[in-house]
Amino acid sequence: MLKFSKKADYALMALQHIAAVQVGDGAPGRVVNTKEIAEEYNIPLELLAKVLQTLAKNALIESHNGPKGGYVLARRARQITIAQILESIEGPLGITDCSHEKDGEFCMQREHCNIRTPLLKVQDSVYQLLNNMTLQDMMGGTPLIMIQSSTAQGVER
Amino acid sequence: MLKFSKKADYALMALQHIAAVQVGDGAPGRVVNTKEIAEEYNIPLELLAKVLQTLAKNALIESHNGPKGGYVLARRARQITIAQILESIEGPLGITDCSHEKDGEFCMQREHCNIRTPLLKVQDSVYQLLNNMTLQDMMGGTPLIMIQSSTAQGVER
DNA sequence: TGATCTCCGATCAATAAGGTCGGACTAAGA
DNA sequence: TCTTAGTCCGACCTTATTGATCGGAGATCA
Repeated sequence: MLKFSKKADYALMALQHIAAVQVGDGAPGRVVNTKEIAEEYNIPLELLAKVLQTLAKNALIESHNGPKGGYVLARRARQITIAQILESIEGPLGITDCSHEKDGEFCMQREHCNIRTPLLKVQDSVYQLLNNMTLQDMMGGTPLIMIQSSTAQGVER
Repeated sequence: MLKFSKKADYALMALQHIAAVQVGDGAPGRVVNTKEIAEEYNIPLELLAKVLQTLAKNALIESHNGPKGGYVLARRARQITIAQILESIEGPLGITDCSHEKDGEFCMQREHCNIRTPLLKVQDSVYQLLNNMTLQDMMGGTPLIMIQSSTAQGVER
């Protein structure tokens, strides 16, 4: 439940790897190819390729073709958020089906729906969480985020 | 992406409805049956039944059999958290596959995994969010939760 | 210019979710 | 007490999404 897809996991790993290589070398031009990442993390090569293609299409990384080709981060690591990565791979993220209703389509329960409003609030919170964390933050391993609730503290499981 | 399943949505609607009926009447003994909920929210009857069965098995609601039977909340609305509801329906919730590793099984990438630690932090935050919000909170429609981040404020999309 | 290495789009299989059906039980009413 | 109607309960099937794969097009370096 609420699990990321494999593709999303792979995307995060790959981006973290690319970012680490660039930062480590201090050379933004160093490209890293699909095979290198796939072998490092035991990811199916062709699937990872597809993931990277998608990321490139969404302008999170740049693709360099031909021999010695590969991928490079399109922006600085601190300018890429987790939310952006996930949205690139899986489309707009929303907890509920009715989050991104276009006119005409709406859920059968919309009229008497009693959970729409509170769920949208939860969704906003999750989105803030993911959009406030960047690729840069994932590198260091430092504590990042705190949550405060105005009600219902200390509910035992 | 990150979407709740239909079953989870139905569970939340049903529980909210049951809670509302009880609170509204002030009578904790008032039972509400599957059919009533299904018709109110246009939910497939048999599927909703299955959801309610699961909730009953997990002791979130009590089932009363026979004519005039139905379901009643097993506890007060403020003692039931969103996290508990979701876990009842979908099993333990975790963002990553490696969240609940039992000994022996582990993901192929575990050894060189570079995103495990930060993702577990995100997961904890989401869990806190869901576990700090109760069924009671969903009734009022009042603002509930705030998030603060220590880094990376104001990242534009 | 040739060959090799890369990215790219379309296609197929596996898993999980969504939905459905019939049976067993309980309790109220005659 | 017996009947009967209404309820919960468990197993089954269908559909949609995800995971994984294959062959082709483009570009670069020798």
